[in-house]
Amino acid sequence: MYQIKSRIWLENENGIFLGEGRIQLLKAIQTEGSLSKAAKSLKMSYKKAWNLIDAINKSSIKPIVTKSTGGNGGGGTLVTDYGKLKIEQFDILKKNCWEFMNSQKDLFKD
Amino acid sequence: MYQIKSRIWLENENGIFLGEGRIQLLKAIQTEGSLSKAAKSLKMSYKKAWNLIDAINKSSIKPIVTKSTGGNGGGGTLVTDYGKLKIEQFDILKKNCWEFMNSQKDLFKD
DNA sequence: AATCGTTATATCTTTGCTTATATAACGAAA
DNA sequence: TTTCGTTATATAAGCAAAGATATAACGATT
Repeated sequence: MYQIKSRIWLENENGIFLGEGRIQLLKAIQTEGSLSKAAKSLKMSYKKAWNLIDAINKSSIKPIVTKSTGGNGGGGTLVTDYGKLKIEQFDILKKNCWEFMNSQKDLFKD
Repeated sequence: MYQIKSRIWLENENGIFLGEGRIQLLKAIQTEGSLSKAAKSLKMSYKKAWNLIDAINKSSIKPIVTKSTGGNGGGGTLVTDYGKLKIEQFDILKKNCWEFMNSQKDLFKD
């Protein structure tokens, strides 16, 4: 028997907005408080993480993260309320999608 | 407003079975009658096409294509009835999936 | 002023994927 | 037996994505 797998993401005219990798990175930023620590926790290069966040910002209507540089502790990156909302919405979509895929699996019973 | 995009595929314990690219290749084989012509029509290298078909065969329970080599015309590749069934099933899954994704788009209206 | 860890950015290297190329085996038909 | 276009396979070349490395700018705290 075959298993149905899927990958979902959001786009607009400015390119890809959110995907599963980006959501994972945003969640890591929420727990770590900085982009560099988040990248490290995911064993991702800082450059890749920075590029992802940059792409998110460029395709988003409203800010997803606020970044501060300098100061005691060096600064950090925080997820905005709008960003948190998008994370929640994406999680709901993913859950709904998983349930839908599960309902389709008997399509391939033969 | 964001657009929901997705990519679906089928797996079993032997690896990936069918995805959108493999379905496209199988359809090209149906119309062309050979793997090399199908690859050419999709502007895909023969090796890549061969690797895809090899992976399909290795993960499938029953043969998806029958290949003959030599003979007048050099041989060719044909999609089996089982393969045709899988193509139809995948198309139905894709259509259902598209409708489902469409039903989810107002999740991100804010 | 000095310190600190962060964001931001450029450049170089590397690695893995993809294509390109070449060659052998095949077997029905002429 | 020769010819043909295919499948099958190995190897080399090319290229684009990713990683590694280095460095500057920042600004609150001490």
